[in-house]
Amino acid sequence: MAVTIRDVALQAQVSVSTVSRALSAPGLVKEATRQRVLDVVAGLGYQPNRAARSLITGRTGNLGIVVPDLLNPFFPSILRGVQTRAGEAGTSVFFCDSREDPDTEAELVRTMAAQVDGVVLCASLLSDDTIVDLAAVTPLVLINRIVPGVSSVLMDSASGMDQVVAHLESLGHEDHVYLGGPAAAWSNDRRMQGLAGRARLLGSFEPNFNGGYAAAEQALSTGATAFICYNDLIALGVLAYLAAHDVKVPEQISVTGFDDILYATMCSPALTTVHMPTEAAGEVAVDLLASLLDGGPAEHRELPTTLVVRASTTARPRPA
Amino acid sequence: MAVTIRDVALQAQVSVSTVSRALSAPGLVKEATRQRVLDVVAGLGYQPNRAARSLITGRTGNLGIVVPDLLNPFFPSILRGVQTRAGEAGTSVFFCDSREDPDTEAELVRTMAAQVDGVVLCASLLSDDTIVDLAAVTPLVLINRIVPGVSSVLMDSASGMDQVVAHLESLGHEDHVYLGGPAAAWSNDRRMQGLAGRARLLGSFEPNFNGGYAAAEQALSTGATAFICYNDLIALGVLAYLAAHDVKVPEQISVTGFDDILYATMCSPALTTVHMPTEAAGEVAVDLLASLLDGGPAEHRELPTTLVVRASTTARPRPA
DNA sequence: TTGAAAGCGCTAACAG
DNA sequence: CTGTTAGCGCTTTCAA
Repeated sequence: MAVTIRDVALQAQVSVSTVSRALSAPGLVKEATRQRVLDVVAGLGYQPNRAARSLITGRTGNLGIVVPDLLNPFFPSILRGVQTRAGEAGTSVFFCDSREDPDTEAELVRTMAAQVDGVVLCASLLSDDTIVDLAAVTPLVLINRIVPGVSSVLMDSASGMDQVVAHLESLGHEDHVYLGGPAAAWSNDRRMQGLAGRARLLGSFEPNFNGGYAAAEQALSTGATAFICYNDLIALGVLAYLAAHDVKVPEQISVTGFDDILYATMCSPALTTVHMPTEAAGEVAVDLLASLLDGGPAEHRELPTTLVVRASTTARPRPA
Repeated sequence: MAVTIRDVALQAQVSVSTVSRALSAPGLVKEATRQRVLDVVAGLGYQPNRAARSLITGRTGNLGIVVPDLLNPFFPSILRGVQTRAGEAGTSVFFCDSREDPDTEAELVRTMAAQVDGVVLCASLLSDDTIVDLAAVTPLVLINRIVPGVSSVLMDSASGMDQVVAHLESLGHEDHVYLGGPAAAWSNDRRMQGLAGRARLLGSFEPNFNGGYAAAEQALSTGATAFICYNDLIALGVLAYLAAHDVKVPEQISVTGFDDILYATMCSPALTTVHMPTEAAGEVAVDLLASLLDGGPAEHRELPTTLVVRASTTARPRPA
């Protein structure tokens, strides 16, 4: 085994408790002693055993995050935010992918609960009740979901959607169609709130490229001049379908996405979309978790979203 | 605190050791007893305290993975493979993003070492020596990197590159240029091996969209009819540059990528690229780690890559 | 300001 | 097959 606190104590000529204090309660030790201990610690390369520490403190120093789909670029960037902030605090991060399955999601949170101090749950597909149950099992922070009594950070997609419509209207578009995401998705409701009835609603589609490809055909038959997509992945599918059918974007149809994933800048035409402050959301989630662990109350934070106008939208074509 | 092993023992009318055995060494307990214990466990919702367990076994039941860039879609899909296989074994996974920085990378591995049974290191930027040092600190499995004496799983990019060139040659192309990745990247060497001198080498570029955009201008000036890119992200940048400069792909220039990330199917033209079995690599890495933990020797696995022909390549244009 | 000692919850000998 | 016991490495009273 590695070097233990006893080795340090021995070599520093103090008791183990002094070593312990020197490390985790510096104020309780005479400065000179503390320095001596620290030197030995450095010399020996001593690292406290986290298992032993957490056995007694009841804290693990870890946190967990559950996302619905690691392959959706939206989530890795939240992960990155979480890791950044957690890392600053010496906290390590467990991740899990629920593969868009609510049961798996709940199960993962429960499993994680045993070995983390708290968990961040992204874009949860669970019912409010289940989430409340989970929040009783472990400190919980929601991202892009609001449940009364549970901490959460929201990227304000309602406002984002409002900006989209306003942008389109300013371009003269009068007939918009919304290519919706999963009916069960809370974010979908939220976006429809932002829409406020200013677009015709089109079914619910899988929130990925294929879903968008399928949606495009339907959307085209409506005769609308602007397609508002639930997310960038759907928009990308739409773009591909339209390109394949020689429909010019944005000349004939304006298309908007949502999320501003990396690829939104890479496709052509580059996508007009709503930027979501994903990394920031991850960081804020960690802060909220920390405050929860300090005994603070459940809190709610809202992060602003901003419309990013790129090349996929333009003025409404003159009616024939 | 939660329910402990003593609560279970008490209610099941057995000693704590029997409970312990019923859970982790079923063979050593009479079936009837075991069943009784299991019932109580279920009834009480008992979950063994992992800290206590690992304090004594020296095992954490966790594993770590370090990737250079979570935002590159290539890596989340490895993560997913890792999680899938680890999850089957009841192992949890820590992740870290080194942001393409070797020092951070080494530091992360060292930090993780304290709280995991082993770590998976993806596309490491570290020197062989450092990796060997790290492998002495914790069981280590490399993905897309070979270092003697250290376990590794390789997606055979040399062969993939060979297939790319063969494909291009079969289309009549005679003048290829390779838009290389970071000079320090081991994968880059590997791909050049596959190239076997059959393409002109062009500087080293950042392995992302911007890098590709920059590379395209240089590549264009060479007069080559086929651009072989280090990875898909670079290829995407190239595509964007060419589109912006009215160069038709594949009519005027054929472009190939590498990795087969999600976006490779979404862009237009869809990218001819080399498919990397990323999820499988993640799974195999976990297997290798498991065998290492069982005291097995360092092993090496090679996974085949396959060329995926899409729309970005076609026959060489007739010389003017 | 420091040390001694008592466990945290669990597993692993060692007996029986 | 099961129970008793001794810690794993650390923090934290309680005394000194």
